[in-house]
Amino acid sequence: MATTTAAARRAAAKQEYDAYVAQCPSRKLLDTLSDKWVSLILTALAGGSMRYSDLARTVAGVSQKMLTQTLRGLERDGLVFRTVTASVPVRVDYELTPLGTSLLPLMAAIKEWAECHIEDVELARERYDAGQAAEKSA
Amino acid sequence: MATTTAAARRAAAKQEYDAYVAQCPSRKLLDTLSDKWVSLILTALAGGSMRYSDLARTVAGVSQKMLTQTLRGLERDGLVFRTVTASVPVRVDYELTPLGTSLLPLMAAIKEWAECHIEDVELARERYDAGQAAEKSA
DNA sequence: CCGTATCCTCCTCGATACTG
DNA sequence: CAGTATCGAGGAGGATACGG
Repeated sequence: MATTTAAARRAAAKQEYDAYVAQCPSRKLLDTLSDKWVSLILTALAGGSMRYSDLARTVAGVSQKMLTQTLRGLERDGLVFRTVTASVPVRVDYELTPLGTSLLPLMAAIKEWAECHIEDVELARERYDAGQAAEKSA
Repeated sequence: MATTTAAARRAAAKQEYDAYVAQCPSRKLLDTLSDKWVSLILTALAGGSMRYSDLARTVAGVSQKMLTQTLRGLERDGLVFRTVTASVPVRVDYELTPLGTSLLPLMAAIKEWAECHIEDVELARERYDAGQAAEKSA
């Protein structure tokens, strides 16, 4: 169609400046790193290799599906290494690769920050909510 | 009902060991920090306060809804500060609070890591995919 | 200019069941 | 033990339109 719709114009504009951020591969990588399970799994592997079932226990609340799915992604991205031992009950171990190890301290820092500052955040929330309530009654 | 269903038993078990991770407030905070927009918005504010429209332009690809929603969350959590200037066209500025500033370097580090190691990751992916293809034909 | 409100669509994620 | 396959509910998130 010749008529330039608003949607088409927006799409065209997107192609341009998304090169800066949205389409950049590093942006997609950042998105995957910003997965709730990734940080937990990587930090769980800080102490060395772990079996699948160990991970499932450590990262409590993760479903089998998400654990497998996330691990596959991390393996594919070269962050974790997977070893299959073909014993009678199969044994599978996961451990950080050098690349994964280089990311570990950053992830651990975020996790630690969350643990250290959760109280500050909760305090801020109370103040914010109180402010909202006050505005409402005003 | 008196019959203990599998689902009920699982729910009860969850209550127990989720206290360690899943129910911990810091876990929820970690989840919000693991939002794709949070890291981008926080790092965008590294250089000082920015207007709403500036943020929208810098963090390309973010919808109005998500930008506002994320900013509200960050404000509530005490990570960013919001200033409204009641001029004729309203002007709203956002800037990092001290708390947000303390988190900034960690977020910036993750973003930088993604930018620096995206090539390693893509190489790992190629190798992984090649391996998968080889397995399939075997 | 800076939002809020509504609708509507994916698509993530959990539950369940089944293989090697 | 360590997955894979399938299905279905739910929420995240984009498009659009409107308000202050």
